[in-house]
Amino acid sequence: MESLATPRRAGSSQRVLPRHARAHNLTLLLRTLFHGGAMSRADLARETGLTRVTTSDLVAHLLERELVVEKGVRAPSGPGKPAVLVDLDRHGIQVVALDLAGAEENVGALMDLTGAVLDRRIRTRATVGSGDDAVDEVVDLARSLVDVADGRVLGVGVGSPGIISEDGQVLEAPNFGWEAVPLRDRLEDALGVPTVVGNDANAAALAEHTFGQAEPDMFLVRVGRGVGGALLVRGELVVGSAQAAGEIGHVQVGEGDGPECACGKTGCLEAWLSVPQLTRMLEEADASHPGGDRAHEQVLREAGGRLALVLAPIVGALNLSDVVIAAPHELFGGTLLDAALEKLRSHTLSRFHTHVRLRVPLQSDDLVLQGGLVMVLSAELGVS
Amino acid sequence: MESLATPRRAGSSQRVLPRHARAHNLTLLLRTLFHGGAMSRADLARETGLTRVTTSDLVAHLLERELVVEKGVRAPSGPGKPAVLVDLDRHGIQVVALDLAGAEENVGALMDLTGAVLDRRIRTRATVGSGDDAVDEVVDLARSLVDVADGRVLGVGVGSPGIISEDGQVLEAPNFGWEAVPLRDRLEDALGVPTVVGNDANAAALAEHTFGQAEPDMFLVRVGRGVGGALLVRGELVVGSAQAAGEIGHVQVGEGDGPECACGKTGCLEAWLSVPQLTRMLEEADASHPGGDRAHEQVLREAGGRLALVLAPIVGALNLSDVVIAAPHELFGGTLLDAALEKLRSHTLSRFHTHVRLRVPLQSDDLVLQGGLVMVLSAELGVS
DNA sequence: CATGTTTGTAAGTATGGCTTACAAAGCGGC
DNA sequence: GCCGCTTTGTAAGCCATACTTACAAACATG
Repeated sequence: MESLATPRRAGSSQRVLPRHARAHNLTLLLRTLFHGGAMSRADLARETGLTRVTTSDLVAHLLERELVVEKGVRAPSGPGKPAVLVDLDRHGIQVVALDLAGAEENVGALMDLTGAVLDRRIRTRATVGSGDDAVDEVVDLARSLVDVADGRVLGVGVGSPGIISEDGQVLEAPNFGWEAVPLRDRLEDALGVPTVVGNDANAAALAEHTFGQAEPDMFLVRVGRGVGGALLVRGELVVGSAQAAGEIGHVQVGEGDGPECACGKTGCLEAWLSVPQLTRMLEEADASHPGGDRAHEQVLREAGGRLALVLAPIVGALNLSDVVIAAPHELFGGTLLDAALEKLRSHTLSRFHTHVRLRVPLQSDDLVLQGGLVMVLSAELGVS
Repeated sequence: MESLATPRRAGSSQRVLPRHARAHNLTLLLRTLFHGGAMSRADLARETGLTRVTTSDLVAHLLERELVVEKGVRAPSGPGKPAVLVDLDRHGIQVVALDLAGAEENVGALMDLTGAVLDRRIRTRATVGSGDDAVDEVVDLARSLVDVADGRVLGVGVGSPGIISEDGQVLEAPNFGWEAVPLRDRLEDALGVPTVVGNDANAAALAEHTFGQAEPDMFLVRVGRGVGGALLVRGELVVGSAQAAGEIGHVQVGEGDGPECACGKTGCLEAWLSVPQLTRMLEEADASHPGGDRAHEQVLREAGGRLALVLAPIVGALNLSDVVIAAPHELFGGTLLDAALEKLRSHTLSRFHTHVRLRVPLQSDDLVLQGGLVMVLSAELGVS
């Protein structure tokens, strides 16, 4: 199906024809429904500013494409002809989302437009397969989910670690041994379904933006084996000059003292914060001071402080009001968060930055999958 | 004149009518001419993808509005009817730009579209006038320049210190005693000319983007009495959650040790870097080690290092490839820059950030004025 | 039950870019 | 010199799209 959304390579200097305007207005309706829920054509007209006549025409188009369904009349509450509700086909349209960021397994899910997981499959990765085998594993996982769908599969959305170009090539993903792998094209060719591939942290940020309570300007820090991040400005991802925006794991903190990092430098944020590293330091503290919580707390406070040192200039430069830490809540949700927030506030304190929110979502396991969904919605429907 | 550019309050969820498409295509032509220089209607058609017929029609519209002029036929170089060149009226259309960021004076200029300064006026500010008197001084300066124009004045663009809302209110500018002053409306009402007001650092960044060699993603640090900044992502200003993006002067560096800052904290970037502060520290170093360059150098290296510590996370998070320091070249251009660049590179070094450019333009005096021009061009013509 | 209100659609209009066609003005080969 | 060829720019008519106007359907209320 022809995509309704803006073209993939959006040249900002592009002529606008009547059909583009129409496509824009169609996605406007979809967006309005997506956020506003089921409503009548007349409601849509009021919301969008289009006339009832035009709205009817556009809705007819969307009905024909089976993106939108009629949901019967609304219980009449006043005078006038009762309204017929229309809505996105929230359950009939489905999306396959993949999360390739797990330490040892690929996770896939079949989701509907609400983000509900209809089916979930976890595939342990074959040890040290070549890059090509790894691609095949991903394709197989996606295919099994596409096959099980009982609705229309709108697309496949993949959150992958590594640096990913705008056309869905994985430029670098060391843990897969991938280099310039055209993952999107491989999936599209194999499955015949529109596919989007994005960085896992970026996917998580999009998910938090669409399904969470994120502000339109937000920085998300993802902590797992490594430390990554993603940046949203006005609800849109910042990609950076080398598609590597958000990659703050190997920024040195402060003067660069601190633990050695796998990358060869010392005092990288990742060397302070990554889950393996942090766990190790906590174990050491517990071992050297058995029973005493002080050393344990101290490690967490130190890590939080280091995180804040890196975040402070970012928060200041972007005047952010929202920072999300997508990390294991049991490690990051308590002392570490408190210490980081305290230091972040004091470091950026001025009459401008009245309020910075820093939070660790209780549950961030499905963020990347939801991000895959959001990427597909955005690419295929212009909704997000 | 009705503006061709996108409306001031650009609701992203807005219906698109045929007339909007036309406005877009008109600005597309203007942009193409602005960057491509004089060319024929047929050239324009090829560049934009519009048909020759449509291009002719649009150009006729622009000629009627006197935004574009015919510049005679091009010397025929091959077969075919010789082309008639059209171009923006680069000298006939003029803009008044104001720079209110000077320590003791307001600077104004009458400029043409090329950025050439046709007339420049400097007004020393009356000492400690009330906020209202300060506005009157600004209005008078602008009026004197509008009056002297021999072409059409397209608009007035003002770069002012402080926090400025998108509708041109100066929310805060302590040194003028301004608080929520509707500077744009005051100027528009007094002069009857479309006016844009923006933060001075933002203006400088726009100027560097349009007239300099800036990448589309860029951070600009402005150092004078204070330290400010501005951020461009994909060529567009980031405004931030409280219109205060770029304001990194009062971010504490590292652990927050260091000189006391006027704001009450210690170790703010401004306390390390501002011109008065830096000059003072250099004088102290020179006094305590007369004739010895080492202490002098050390102060500069230290300041550069501190700057790099703040920039590193920003460069990493945004994957920037370009950072501009708009500051006195004699202070910042040598040792300080070298030290900062060295530290910035080592701190962000990874396989992603292959190349960060950090530079101090030799001449940054007129950046804010040029930024005023760019703001007007962007607001009135959609060009930048 | 008459009246008023709201929804949704039908018919015709206005806008804007497109296609097709052509005149104007130059070059080059004979 | 002249005939074809190329390129530019415009004229005439076409098509897509949103608009205005008008109206039927279906309900509530006095």
